[in-house]
Amino acid sequence: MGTTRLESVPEPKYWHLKTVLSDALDSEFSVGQILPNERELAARFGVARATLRQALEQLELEGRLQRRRGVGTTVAPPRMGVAVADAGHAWPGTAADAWQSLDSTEEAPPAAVAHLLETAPDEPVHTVRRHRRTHGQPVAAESLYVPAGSVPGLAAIDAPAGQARARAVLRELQRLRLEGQDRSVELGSARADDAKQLDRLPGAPVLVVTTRYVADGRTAAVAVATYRADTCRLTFADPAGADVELLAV
Amino acid sequence: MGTTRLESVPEPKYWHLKTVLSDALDSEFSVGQILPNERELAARFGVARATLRQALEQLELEGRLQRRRGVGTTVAPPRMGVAVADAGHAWPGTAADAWQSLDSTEEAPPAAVAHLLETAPDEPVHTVRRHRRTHGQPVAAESLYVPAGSVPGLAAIDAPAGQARARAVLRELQRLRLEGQDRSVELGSARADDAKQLDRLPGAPVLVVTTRYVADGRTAAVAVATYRADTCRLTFADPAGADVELLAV
DNA sequence: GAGTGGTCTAGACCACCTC
DNA sequence: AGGTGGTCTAGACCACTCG
Repeated sequence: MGTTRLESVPEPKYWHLKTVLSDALDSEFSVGQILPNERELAARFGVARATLRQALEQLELEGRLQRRRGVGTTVAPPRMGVAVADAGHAWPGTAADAWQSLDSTEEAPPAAVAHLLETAPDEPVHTVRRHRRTHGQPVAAESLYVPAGSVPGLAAIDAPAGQARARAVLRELQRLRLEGQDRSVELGSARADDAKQLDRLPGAPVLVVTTRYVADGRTAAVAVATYRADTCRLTFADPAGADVELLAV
Repeated sequence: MGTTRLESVPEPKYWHLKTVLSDALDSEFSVGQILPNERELAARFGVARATLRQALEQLELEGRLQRRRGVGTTVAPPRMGVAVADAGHAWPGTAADAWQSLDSTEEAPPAAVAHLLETAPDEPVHTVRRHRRTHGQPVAAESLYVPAGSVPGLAAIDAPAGQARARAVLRELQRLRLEGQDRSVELGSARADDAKQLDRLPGAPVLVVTTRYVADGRTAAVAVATYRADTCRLTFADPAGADVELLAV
């Protein structure tokens, strides 16, 4: 006799577990609170640790949890809104933005960047590394690529690699009249060096923002910024409603 | 004497595996080509299947691979650029955009949306469900929330739930003068219903785009769109650049 | 050193697709 | 029916943090 399996919709355990945990986070936990460890949680729900971890991974991806090796799993605060566009659509480095320059070198950019810059794949370009902190937390790491041909004064820079040189490159860049820019956002995973800056493990999910700066009718520079996907919500203000800029909580 | 541990950085197997596979994809495979199955790949690299899967998951997250149950793992085409802003920052549904309306109901929105709309958490609002296809592929599913108070003509709509009603709601919305909009982008995981629309499994990574439409000095509508993170690269054009070009002419 | 999350294994079974 | 990826288990060891 056919065991009439009613509702044969075997929802995966980890999925159900996720919703149960999510509800518990809403009702029984507060931000910053530390959860029981994975082995105990797994036992409590009667599942293998790997299954429990699958649920936790989802919740971490959604910014609900924060896990740190050797420490534990804590309830994450709501994602912070991070404004991606500089007010006034300026060149990078203008005014007192939240970025901090690290150093500058001259090296061949990734193939994708070279393509955007319309330079030869092995042509070295000025590369400025910066990172961005908000509320004391690292949120983004960026590489800014500027071909020597874009800015005449660039060749004259003789500062050694380092912060001073980075500032010099940005200063030269700002002499150009910015005509426009366009951006794209996609999902990626943190490379080892970015992960270190962002205080995450390699492979952590990041939002990759690629900005193309246009001057003199051509691509003058390209910036590739990786934002922590777990803690950040990228915000874009519409300049048409410039007076309504108060939403970036 | 401090044991100067020279680079004792035991790179995880799945991480190393990922780079090996990534290089192989670049050099030995072409778009659409099908990879050996997971059990064989695992054996070939001498790792457990779970470890191999960890590497594949990363590559899928980065849009390099596409996996489908019962079929296999194939090499994914480059992500497609999807324009998020309508030209001219229009209300949704204007002109021939790529969206297709599905239906419309009146229901209480998610708490986060109610907060943006500044309505009571349980107040029903007009909800329009749409989805978007590009090149024959589903890329996004969206819910548009419009409080009854935003548009006077909304109460008069008597079309039954369905496509006709959805169009009627959009039509009424477009009578308002749009003053501005702002957006945010964050990482999320697909709910069961969205996942179905997007032809993915529940929990698949998505880019959640929240748009707030402002008219009459208040939030007139909120749209929450979920884009497939594996296949999409969201693009934002800078309207300021358009102005400058006009000035330059 | 004790406790945490991160990695890895070697199995098993299930859901889905195609032939 | 056979093959694929998706889920799940019950262990083990490792890397890291902190008292």
